[in-house]
Amino acid sequence: MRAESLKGHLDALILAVVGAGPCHGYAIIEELKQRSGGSLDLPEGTVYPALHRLEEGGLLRSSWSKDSGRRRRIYELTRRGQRELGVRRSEWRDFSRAVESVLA
Amino acid sequence: MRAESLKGHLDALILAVVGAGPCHGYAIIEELKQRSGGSLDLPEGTVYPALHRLEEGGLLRSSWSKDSGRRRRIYELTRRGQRELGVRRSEWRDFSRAVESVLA
DNA sequence: CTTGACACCCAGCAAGACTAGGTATAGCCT
DNA sequence: AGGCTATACCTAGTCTTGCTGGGTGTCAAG
Repeated sequence: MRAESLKGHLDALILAVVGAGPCHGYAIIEELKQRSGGSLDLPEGTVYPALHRLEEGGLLRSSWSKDSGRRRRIYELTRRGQRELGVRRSEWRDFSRAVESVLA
Repeated sequence: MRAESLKGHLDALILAVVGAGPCHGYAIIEELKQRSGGSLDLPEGTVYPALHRLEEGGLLRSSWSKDSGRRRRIYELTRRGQRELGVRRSEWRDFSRAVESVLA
C-alpha cells in the first residue's frame, strides 16, 4: 500500500472503528489490519498522533484504564465525532465514485 | 471535496486521462472535471507540477504543439507510464476495498 | 480595449503520514 | 535469571504532496 494513499482518509477510518465501540490505540491498529484483510497495517507513528489530533478537535474523548497492570487510553466518539463520521463516510463515497469514474 | 482526499491518487488520475489519448495540461483538468461530474475540479497549481513530476519520473513524455498560435504541451504515456497506470489502478482497487471494508 | 477563456509556469506554504527512535509491563522460553 | 516477543504508549523531525497566489502570454467577444 502506497504511503500517501491514506492521506485525508485516516480520520474516517479511525472514527469508524471507534464508532463501533470504545477502543484503545493499539487495538484500533489491530482492528484496521483485521478488517482490511491485512492491507491496512498502519504504523503506530501514524495512528497515535491522529488520535491526539482527533481528540484535540473534539471528535474523540479518552480516559485511562488500568486493566491487569497495563495502562490503556480508551477512546470513544463524542457527539460531534458521531456526526463527523457520517460526513466522512459520505465524503468517501463521493470521492470514491469520482476516482472510479476517471479510472474506469 | 476535502483537499487532502486526493493525496496519493492524483498521479493515477492523470495517468488514466493521458492513457485514453495524448492530451495537454489544461485539457486534462477539464477532462477530470467532466468525467467526475464536477467534483474533481483541480487547480492548475496542482496539475502542472504533477505533470512535470511524472515526466521527470519517466512516466510521461511531452512535446510542444502550436495549434492556431496557442502553444500547448502535449503529454503521452511512456511504456513505463502504461505499466505504472496498471499498477496504480490495481492499487486503487485494493485501497478502495480496504477502506470500504472498514467504513461499512 | 477590456474582459474572459485558454494555456502555461513557479516559489513558498501547509498538512499529513511515516521514520526512528524512546519508555514500560507481561508472558514465554531456555 | 536473562532474553525475547507482544502489548501499549509517546514524539521530534522528515518527506511528500497538493494548494495558494502570484506571474506570462494568446485569442475571441462585447
